[in-house]
Amino acid sequence: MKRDSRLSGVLHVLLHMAEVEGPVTSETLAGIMQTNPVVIRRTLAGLREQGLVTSVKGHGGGWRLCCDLDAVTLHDIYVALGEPVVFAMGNRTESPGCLVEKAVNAHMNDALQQAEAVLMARLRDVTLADLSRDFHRGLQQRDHAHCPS
Amino acid sequence: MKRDSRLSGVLHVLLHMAEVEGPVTSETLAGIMQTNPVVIRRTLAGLREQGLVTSVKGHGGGWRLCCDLDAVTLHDIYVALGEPVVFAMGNRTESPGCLVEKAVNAHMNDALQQAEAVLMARLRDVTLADLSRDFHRGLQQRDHAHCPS
DNA sequence: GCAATATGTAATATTGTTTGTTACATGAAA
DNA sequence: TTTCATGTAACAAACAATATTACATATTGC
Repeated sequence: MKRDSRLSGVLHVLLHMAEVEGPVTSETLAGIMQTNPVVIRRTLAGLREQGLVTSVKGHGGGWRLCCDLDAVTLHDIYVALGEPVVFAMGNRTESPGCLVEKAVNAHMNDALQQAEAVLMARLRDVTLADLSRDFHRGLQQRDHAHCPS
Repeated sequence: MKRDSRLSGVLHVLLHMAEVEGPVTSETLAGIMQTNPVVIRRTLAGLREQGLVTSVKGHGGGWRLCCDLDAVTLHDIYVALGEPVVFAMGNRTESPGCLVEKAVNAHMNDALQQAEAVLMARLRDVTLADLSRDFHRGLQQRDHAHCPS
C-alpha cells in the first residue's frame, strides 16, 4: 500500500522553516523535500487556514511559521492536514447487511479505534519544539563527533 | 487511500465456512464475497500454510476449516495473511541523512509503534469463536424481531 | 479411460488513490 | 512594467490492490 507521507513531510518542512529568519519560497522547500512546489503550496495551504503559517505573494514573498512551537502538537498538524486516514486496513463494507460481516466489523472497528486513540494521544504529546530540540541535540552530537576536543 | 480489506474479508469467509458441514468451493465463497474465485484461493492459500484451512481438489472438493475456533485469534489470521501493512501514514524516508528528518521519524515511529502494539493486542484478544458467537447472537435478535412472541 | 469439477498459479488488466506536472491567473515588490 | 511568488484548476504519471483470463494439475464418478 502506498503510504501517505504528508504528515512526516510537513513536519520536516516546518522544522526547516523554523531554522530560517525570513520567508521561504515553495520552490526552496520543494528542493529540500525533493518534490514539486505545487505540492508544498497545496499542503501548506491547509496549515495556513489553521493559522500555523502565513504566505506572502510576490517578490521577496514565501512561507513563514507564525505559531509558538511549544504550543503546537503533532496532532494539531495532523488535524490541519485534514485528518488523513490512519489505517491501511479497513472493513470490506461499512454498512453490511450480512450479519457475519456485522460481527466482523464490530470487532475490527473496536480494535482499530483503540489503536487510533493511542496514536492520537501520542501525537498530542509531542510539540514542534520537542522535535526542534531533538534536531539540535542531533546537530551538537554530530559536531562533537567531527571536531573532538 | 485504498484500504486493504483482506483481513476483514477473510474473517467473513471463515465464519461462513464455519456454518457449513462439507467443503465449500472458492466459487461459492466468491459469490458470498462478491469477488473472484481466484482472489479467494489466493487468500486462503496463506491460511492453509498455517494449517487453518484445508483444500481438496477435484469433484466434490473445496475448502474446509480445520482449526479450533476457540484457539485461533484475529492476530493469527493477520499473521497468516503475511502481516499486511497496518498504517496508511508513514515516513517519507526510512533512512534519512537529514537530521531534521531523523528527529521527525523518531517521534513518528514511536507513536506508530505504540498504536500498532495496541492493535495487535486487541487482535490477540478476539478469537474466531468470539466472532461466531456474536454472529449467532445477532441472528437470534433478528429472528426475535421478525417473529415476536 | 474420459468427462466433469475444483484447486494452483502465472500473467495480465482494471481500478482507485496519491503524488507530480503543466498552465495560467493573481498579487506584490523593485 | 518587469520579475517573482503564491493560488488553483486541470491533467498526467506512478503505484498498489483487486479482478480477470488462461491453463496446468488433481480428483471423482461414470
